[in-house]
Amino acid sequence: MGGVIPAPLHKGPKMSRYEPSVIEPKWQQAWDDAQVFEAKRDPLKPKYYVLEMFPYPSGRIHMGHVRNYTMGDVVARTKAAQGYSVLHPMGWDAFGMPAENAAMERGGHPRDWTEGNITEMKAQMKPLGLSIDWSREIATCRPEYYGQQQAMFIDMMEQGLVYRKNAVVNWDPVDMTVLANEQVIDGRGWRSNALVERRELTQWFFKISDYSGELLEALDGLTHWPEKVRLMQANWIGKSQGLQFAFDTVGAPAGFDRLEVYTTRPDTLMGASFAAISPDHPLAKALESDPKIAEFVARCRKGGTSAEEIETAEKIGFDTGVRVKHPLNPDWELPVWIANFILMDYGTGAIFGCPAHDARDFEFATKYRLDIKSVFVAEGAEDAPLTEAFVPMKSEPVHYVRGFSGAALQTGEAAVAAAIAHAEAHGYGKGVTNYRLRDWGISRQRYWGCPIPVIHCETCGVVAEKKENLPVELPYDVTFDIPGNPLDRHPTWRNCTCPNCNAPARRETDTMDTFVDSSWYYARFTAPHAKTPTVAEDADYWMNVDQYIGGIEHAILHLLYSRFFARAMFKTGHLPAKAIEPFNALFTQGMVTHEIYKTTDANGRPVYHLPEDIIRSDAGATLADGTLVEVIPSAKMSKSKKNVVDPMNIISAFGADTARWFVMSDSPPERDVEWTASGAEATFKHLSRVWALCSRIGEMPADHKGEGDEELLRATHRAIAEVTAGIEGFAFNKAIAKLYEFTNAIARSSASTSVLKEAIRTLAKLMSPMTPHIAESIWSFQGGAGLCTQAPWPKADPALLVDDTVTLPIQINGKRRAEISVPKDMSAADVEKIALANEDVVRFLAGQPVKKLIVVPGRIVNVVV
RNA sequence: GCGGGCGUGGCGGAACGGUAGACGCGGCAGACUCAAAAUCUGCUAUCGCAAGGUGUGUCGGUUCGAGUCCGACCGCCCGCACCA
Repeated sequence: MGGVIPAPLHKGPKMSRYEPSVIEPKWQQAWDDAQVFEAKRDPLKPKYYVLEMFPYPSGRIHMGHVRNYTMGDVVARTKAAQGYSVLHPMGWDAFGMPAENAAMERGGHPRDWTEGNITEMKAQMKPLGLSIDWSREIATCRPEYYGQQQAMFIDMMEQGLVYRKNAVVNWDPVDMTVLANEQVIDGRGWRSNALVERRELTQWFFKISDYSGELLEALDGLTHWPEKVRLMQANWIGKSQGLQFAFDTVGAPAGFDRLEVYTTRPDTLMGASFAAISPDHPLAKALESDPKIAEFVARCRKGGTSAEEIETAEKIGFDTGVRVKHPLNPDWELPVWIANFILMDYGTGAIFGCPAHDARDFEFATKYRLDIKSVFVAEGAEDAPLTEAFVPMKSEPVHYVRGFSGAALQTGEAAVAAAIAHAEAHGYGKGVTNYRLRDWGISRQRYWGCPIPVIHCETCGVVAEKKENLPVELPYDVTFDIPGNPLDRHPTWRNCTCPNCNAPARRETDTMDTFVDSSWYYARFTAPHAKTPTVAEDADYWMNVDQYIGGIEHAILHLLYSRFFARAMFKTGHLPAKAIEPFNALFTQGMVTHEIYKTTDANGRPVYHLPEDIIRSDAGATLADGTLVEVIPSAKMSKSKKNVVDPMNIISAFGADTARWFVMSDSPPERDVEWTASGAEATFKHLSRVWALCSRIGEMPADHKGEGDEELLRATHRAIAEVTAGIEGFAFNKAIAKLYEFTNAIARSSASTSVLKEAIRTLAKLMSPMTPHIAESIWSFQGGAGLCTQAPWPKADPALLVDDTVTLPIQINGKRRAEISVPKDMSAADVEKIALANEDVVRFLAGQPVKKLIVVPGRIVNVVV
């Protein structure tokens, strides 16, 4: 590279060596001094709000953080240069169990542990040179934040969005807390990995189910969200339409004259052979005076909830002796069973069983020898005994042999509609829409969370705390020597007076799920230190988040809760209507991965090794003592597998710019990126080459006239267009590829000094979102005005983007055979002539007649023979 | 089981339906060195001396033209999962 730039006959100054450890702190100081990243409401500028999902303060940043925040930073810096007033804040998702676990394991206090971690992580993030407005920093564990959350909780209570109920909950026996359904993964606690048990407790809930339909429908408007995330949310909300109706019962306990059931296949009503209720159904409880039933129900409860167990779980049932009358024929009675596979919290917790057309019912009926009667058969088929449930697509027409409404030959869809119409016309049932989405249980029996601001009074019941008494602060004097919630056993905190009647009362000791904290932090960033949850003018100006960036693992929980919370905040007057969908665009980035290095100890157990302890050679990977190491392909960085790279090591070895550039290069941002030592080193070498190139151009005589000015100018503008498009399209890897090309073009050029200087200043500006520090050095060395960070983004001149002549490939029958160079606006007819006269074309045609000739202007010529 | 995604060199990956493999890594060769490192230059899908042929998981289809669109299959990944 660089052979053509005149050797220093020079006048200009030479640049010192590329030393990131020298220039990076220097430029960060310069940015701080100029307060360039402070977000200001500016009525004259369009605003742009970039947000990366805020981190949990574990104490150490990892490469995933570096990638996430660099992406956001590239967007933020580019938008700022393009003239937007940018909000790019950072905060801490600081409540949660690890702090309590640390307190239990090592002593100390969750608050001290958390605040210490925040200090440490912030110190690790600072050297990255992110364009963050740190004056807006928030931590969810600070009263300034959670006090406002409590105020909103009270507002939500008033609006009927909060309620309390007894519920069978997922109890994590290790963390001794309740988990939301969303926090149970394969029947295990998402954090503790312990098998979850079922318990009945009084819990606080948010009425997210009020918004099921809206949260589903509004997904269509989220056009800048990944399709995948929208689908996952739609599936999670799980809309279904069906019929709800009641059976009249025979021989049921008092108060159970009717049994409500829900079905999505009312067209199969004539195939009913039993009714079944959940073990948690009120009727089952009413029947528990029968010891056999009590015993059976207990047996159902015990069943594990792990994925394997559910999948292989045998369907078990118990015939209660109660019977129900078929709605279409009162003389036809069906037995009522309690069955372990009926869920209490979906539909009505009771079903009618149609074994012929439901796989579960079929299995159940086969086991307990219940009738299996087909309602419909495939077109043209006989009504023969079934060996498995016949469940065709609802869109497929089938022949109804036991239908009761609609045509004999109709699709399932049509039959369902006809059946619902029939039920409504005859008054025995109604069409109902059901959702899988349950209300959000937010009670946690933990200390390190936002206290639920209510008080239990013997005379007044459950009363909200007065707003002037907020925040309800967590007491500091707690201990963690025994499991459970220290708030429960706090000597004084629990005791308080009723805000209503001033009688002695008890404070609620449940705290909120940490997902509540992260459901509105994006709104708080618009006025992070206000005495109210939000401030209207600030929320109006800054909302919505224009670009949200984070991991796909939050596709359902966090994003769904946030969408709900924004609606709740609108309802309680804390957000404008436009903010009910708070994230205009969402980008889900991939993970940073690394190879895993494994050996085996004497007992055959795996031993993992850190990347820095591995020596790679042609022979493979070994330890320092020569032991051969097994190399396992890249996986998510994990401390237990020791395949971690500490960003701090990278920064001290190569600088922040290298780390930032590397995590953005090579891999498309939505995909995983593999961290390799050679890749990081190669990045550093590249940046050093850019530095050297800058130095060489600086040494050139200022008045040197060279050749190829026009060409370099065109390359410069092409780079502007392509890099800009890459960044704006979240194709950072392509933007970086174009920057490599542009760098090579400059290095090869022997243009005049002035054109070269302009080119390398442009290069610096285009690199600055990715590598802001080296960009500043180049910018100032080459005489750029002010800070590169504050310089406007260059605009490509369209006239310089098109070449005067274009190279057209010529295909014969779709195969490339020749190419011609023609003026870009040459007419198709002239192109045809030149193409057919081309000697290669003539040779390949060998006199065959041309059947067809396709000329795509500026693109290609295809000759068909 | 249901829903979704993805298969391109040794590797990460480019490619409005229009020259497949941009750019980077790695590798090879050369220059500079007494030598090495660093740096620079060139080459690097594959078969073939060449002309040329073959190539984007497999098989078909649409098209003047398919990595890209359609159908079937194979493989991998992700999400949900007894939701009536």
